[in-house]
Amino acid sequence: MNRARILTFNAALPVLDYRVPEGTNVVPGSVVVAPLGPREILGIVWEEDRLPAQSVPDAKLRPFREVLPVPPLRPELRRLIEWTADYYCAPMNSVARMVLSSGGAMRGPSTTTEYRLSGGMPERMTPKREAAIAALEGEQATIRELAELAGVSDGVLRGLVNQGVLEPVVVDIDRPYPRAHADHAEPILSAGQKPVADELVTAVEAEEFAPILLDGVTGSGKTETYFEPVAAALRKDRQVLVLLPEIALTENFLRRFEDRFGAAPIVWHSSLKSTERRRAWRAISTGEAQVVVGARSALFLPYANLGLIVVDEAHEVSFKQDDGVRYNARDVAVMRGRFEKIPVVLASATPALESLQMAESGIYRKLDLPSRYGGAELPTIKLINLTEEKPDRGRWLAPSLARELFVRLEKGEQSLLFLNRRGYAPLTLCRNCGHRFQCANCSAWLVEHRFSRKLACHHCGHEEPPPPACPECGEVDCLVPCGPGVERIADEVAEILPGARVAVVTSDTLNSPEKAAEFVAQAEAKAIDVIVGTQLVTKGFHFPELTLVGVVDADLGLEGGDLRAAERTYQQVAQVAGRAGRGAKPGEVHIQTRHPDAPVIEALAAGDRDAFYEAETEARRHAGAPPFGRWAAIIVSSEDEAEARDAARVIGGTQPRLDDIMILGPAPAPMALLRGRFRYRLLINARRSARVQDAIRQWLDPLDFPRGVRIAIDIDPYSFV
DNA sequence: CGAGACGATGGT
DNA sequence: CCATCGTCTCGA
Repeated sequence: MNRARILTFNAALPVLDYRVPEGTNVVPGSVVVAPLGPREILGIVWEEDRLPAQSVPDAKLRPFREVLPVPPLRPELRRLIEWTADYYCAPMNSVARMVLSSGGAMRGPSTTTEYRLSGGMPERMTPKREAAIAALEGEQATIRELAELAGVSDGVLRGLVNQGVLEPVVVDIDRPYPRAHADHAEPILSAGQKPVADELVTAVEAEEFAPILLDGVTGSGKTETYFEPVAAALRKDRQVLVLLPEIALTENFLRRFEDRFGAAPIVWHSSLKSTERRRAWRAISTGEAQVVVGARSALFLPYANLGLIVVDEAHEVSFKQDDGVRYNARDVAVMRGRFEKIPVVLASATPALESLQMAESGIYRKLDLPSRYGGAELPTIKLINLTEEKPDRGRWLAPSLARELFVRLEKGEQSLLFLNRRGYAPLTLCRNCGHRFQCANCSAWLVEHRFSRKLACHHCGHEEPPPPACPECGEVDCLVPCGPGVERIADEVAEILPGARVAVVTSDTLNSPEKAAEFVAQAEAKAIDVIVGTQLVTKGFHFPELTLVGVVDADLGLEGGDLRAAERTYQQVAQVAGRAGRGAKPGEVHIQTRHPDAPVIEALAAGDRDAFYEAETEARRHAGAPPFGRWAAIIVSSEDEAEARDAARVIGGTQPRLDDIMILGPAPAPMALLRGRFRYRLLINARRSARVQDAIRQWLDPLDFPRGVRIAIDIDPYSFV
């Protein structure tokens, strides 16, 4: 009798054995549909000896229904799934699920029907219909997605279909993508770029695992340089994956890619429409897709023939996933490269200390792009000591920074103010009784957003209108904003520079590729004088007329218990500083700080990268922090406070005593309440050689918890909330 | 995970 | 007496 061991996609399900139906051919990696009780589930056939045996008698086995007509997952990808699950202490099902993230991408017909407005009007107009028609202008998607978009039920839309207001469009899932051509446009590389590009091309041609750190200062032309190995992969007809941290902001990247290769790459991110997703997934799995540009989730797609992975802005914290499987896409990318036997390029102007250390110890090769492209110079940096030069009351910009802004405006040049805080004010309180507005679901203050007239929680998404009176004491018109957010800085700029055109750039205002494109177009057309933005503006923008960057609060990132705080501050400020003076005119950066002699700030002021990395390396070595030691966190949460506390105590009480692993806690997590769940945390600090994951598994596996308790394990955590 | 079974609760 | 809801169990 022919058995098949099947890995399902539901974390709570064990490995299941099925009978292979007569006349069916399966291999490890085949995607199958199998009956489970009264329903059907998807699963992947796995090597029997790589999954725990379940000893179910032959007689009990049911045959699975069918093998889906998609290429079986390749062994390289199966090994990656196993490695990821093992390293991050995550269920293999959850990892495998990311591979088939397209839902039913592999099922169903090769065409779907989408709908769009025909321009006609219904016989009878109702408020719902009117709203739907207004909301769906220019959209084309399935009924279900349109209903979601318009905020109406699909019944309303079906009515409109019957009236001919929405017309059907048949979409071919398997229609080909435009082809990219390696030699579409000849690149013009500088003397600094050429040898680096050549080395990268050689690495692609070698078809060997090769982790490479591409270390280039901001504006040195990293993108053009790594386009050459991309071209080399195209010539060999192999696929390329480019991982970007912020997929909403790829406008600039896509344009440059199309200029170079004559066609846009395939974009992959979490908010693709179902048809786009299916189309991309299929093209990727058959090998038709040439170049995929995506957020971290693109890493687990079933590429047929991968030849190169590039992780751009590889230092970015957003490559670390913070829920579900808590993997770091930068590190998993390197592992994927190892299994696929291909080069992996980590590109950054401010590499993570971990990556630099890997280069230092000879595990990664390091390639440098030391100078800016086209002879542009790095900006000069000045510190503003806020303890000496105080902004006026209710203001946040020092007079000297305000003066600089004024000078740029007079000269018709652009300025950028960076503050990593969305909204108007991070805290609102009642002048009368001191009541502070806190989120009901999280241990966080509600942030006032003036443009959208809301108090919002940045952790759970809860929003409420600002009340006319204090809910505590009933006093009216008594709410005072405390501290600055970008919106407040924008107001201040408008006050000190009447007539200046100010743009606020945050994830609230730039939440779609269209809006991002519009902003870039306006900035390039010089329709904006001052940009006020969060960390979004530190990434990738290239505005030649931008000559002044002001860092409103360089100390912000240093607060809180984040063990990488100094590094992150350095990276953010260095990256935002890199936006200045990218054209012919030199740039200037003014950094406001209350700690001018903190080592990070001093290194930034001196423009001395090496000094910063050396000091930080020593600090990390001393603290046993990565890359010299390892951290892990166990987060226990429940909607019931006592239940969470008890579970955390049980874990704390059974902790192993090991001489290379130190366990701290349990203690209430810094965000003791998040999305309605009470959270306790244990922190684990271990020597680099310690088998932390094994220790955690042996520790937690025998324990049993009430059903409401969730245990999350975070290996190499970034966020310490 | 998700369907179905079972048992407790509550309103008429 | 039945409808509704929450909790538990099972699946190969």
